[in-house]
Order: sequence, then C-alpha cells, then structure tokens
Amino acid sequence: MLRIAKLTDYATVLLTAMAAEDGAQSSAAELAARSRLETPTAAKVLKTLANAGLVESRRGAGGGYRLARAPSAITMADVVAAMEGPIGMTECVVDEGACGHEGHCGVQANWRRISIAIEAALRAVTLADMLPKPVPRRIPIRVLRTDAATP
Amino acid sequence: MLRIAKLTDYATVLLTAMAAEDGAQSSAAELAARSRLETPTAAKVLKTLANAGLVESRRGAGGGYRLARAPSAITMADVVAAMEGPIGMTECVVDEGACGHEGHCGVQANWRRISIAIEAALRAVTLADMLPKPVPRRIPIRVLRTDAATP
DNA sequence: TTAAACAGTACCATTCCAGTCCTGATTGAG
DNA sequence: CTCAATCAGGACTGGAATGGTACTGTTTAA
Repeated sequence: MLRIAKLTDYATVLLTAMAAEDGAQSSAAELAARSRLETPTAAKVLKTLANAGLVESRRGAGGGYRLARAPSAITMADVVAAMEGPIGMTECVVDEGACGHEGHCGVQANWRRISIAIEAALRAVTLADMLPKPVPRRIPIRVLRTDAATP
Repeated sequence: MLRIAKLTDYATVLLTAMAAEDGAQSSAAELAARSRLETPTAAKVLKTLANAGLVESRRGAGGGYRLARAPSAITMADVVAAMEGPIGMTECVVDEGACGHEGHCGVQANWRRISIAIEAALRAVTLADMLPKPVPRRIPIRVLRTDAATP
C-alpha cells in the first residue's frame, strides 16, 4: 500500500519528542518511555538516526541523544532516507543496472520523475511541521521536465 | 526505500504496452511477450487490473485484454491502488484503530496529510504520460491544511 | 466439440522486517 | 581508580509479505 516502514514511523515519533524538548538531551530509555515504544526498539532507531547525522549522541553516564539541527531543518525526506535508504519508487531509480529490463523499459524514466516529485513532497515537510497542531502549509511541487535537462 | 511493489511496476509496463496499441485487444501471452515478462506473472497482474476495472477482459477463444478507459484517464494513483490497495504511508491512515498508539500519537494527522499529497502526485501522472517520450508536464500539489476542514 | 483464453484459488520459496539480545567502548561521578 | 550508566555494533530469530508458479474451472469462438 505504498507505506513507510514501521521503524521510519517510530523515527518520526522519537524525533518529534526530541523536538518538543528544544535542544535538551535525553537517554534512549527516556525517549522510548515518552514515545511509548520499547526501549530496545527505540535504541535501534536512534542509532540509525545518529549514523545518518540527524541526531547527535553522547556516550557514557549522563549521555543521550538530541537533534543535530533545528526541527525546521530536518525534513521527512531526510528521515525516510536515513531509515530506508535513498528514496526511489522502483529498483532502477536507486540501483542502476539491477533490473535486467533496462534498455527496453519505457517507463523507467517516468518512474524516476515521479520519485523525484515524491521526494520533493517529503522534503517540503519538516519536523517542525510534524509537531502537534501543525502549521498550515502549502507545498508546491513540480515534476521535472526531463531527467537530464534539469535547470 | 519507499518503493512500489514489483508487480505494480509490471502493471505499468503492461498498461503502457496496451496503451500503445490504442484500443486493440491482446491476450495475456502476447502482452507478456511484448513486455518481456513471464506469462503467468503477466496473467496474474492483468487479472488484478481487471478486477479493479482498469482493463476489460474478454474470455474464450480470441479473448484478451484492453484498456477500460483512455490512457489519459488512468492515473498512477489508480494503478498503485489497484495493485496494492489504498495509498497510505502509515497503517493508521488506511486502517483506523489498528495501531494501538492512536490517541497519544502526535504525528498521525501529519502523515495523513503527507499521504494525501503523495496520492495527489500519483494522480497527476496518467498512463499517457508514462509512454516513452513523456509529455513535459508540471504537477502542482498541495498538502491539505487540515484533515477535516477540506474545502 | 474442441481449443483458446480468462478466472479463481492455492501453494511454496525466498526475502525482508521487526524486535530482541549480547558484548564492547566511552564517559561522568563518587 | 572504580563503577555504573549509556551508546555502538553486530547477531539472531520469528513472522509476515512478496513473487512466482501451478492447477482447476468457466467462457467463447470456430
């Protein structure tokens, strides 16, 4: 049904919990409790987010996680890419040469256009927008005219 | 990586093959050969598309499939929905009450907004656009302001 | 009557995902 | 200096979903 992975959803929940505390730092266990997730699961997600550079970690006693940037500077495209890898609706958008149908496939270029449009949609929504009581926003998006001739 | 199912991709390939022959009718085996897919796989996809009403089938000798509407009247949102069910980035967008975190989840409404925007992006691209040598198009999309207060 | 072709269902093998656990490295506090 | 808290990094497992395939039945034209 074209959905994000559960862990990606958890990531947004954890990130909004971190955004709500405005720069403070919390341990994985604290964030898990506040987000009502199991601690090991939350820890796994936070590690992934740290590797992607979306959150900063401090080890040792009194350590924890906090956002690496302002909530308005973290987009949903960042989160999805951090958890699931590069965004692409089809295999061939991400891994060129993995499909076997390339060369005689007429829809490849068009799926690439659509993927770019959807990534733009995700990039237009920031973590700040995901906080409860969302700010009304309009998100203009256009699909590129061609693959190569991008202005 | 936020991708459509392989069968959905096959569906677009088969549908473009049908669009290219402009109203004529072909058997599943013919379409499979033209699309370089295995016949049983193509047949499975075509059956699903027929159930969804995107293609019309005729049984018996000389039967086959053809598009149920003009290529410009079939959108990628139709195709994805036909193959994968209702479009929604998270469980709770599609199956309300299946998550257990509903009620205390602050991101639910926002994922719904994003899902609507992405569905709009898919609805803006038609089968006619997916044919080789795509028509240049711009696809304006906006995320709804709220869930309920939709004009 | 027969053969072509779709319809429906069931099945299996593989892959992927979610969740958990364990061990090691780092750091602050006593 | 020692200890406890905390993150880092794999490894592992159960279950679900995906994708292919096969089989049987039904419809239709010749």
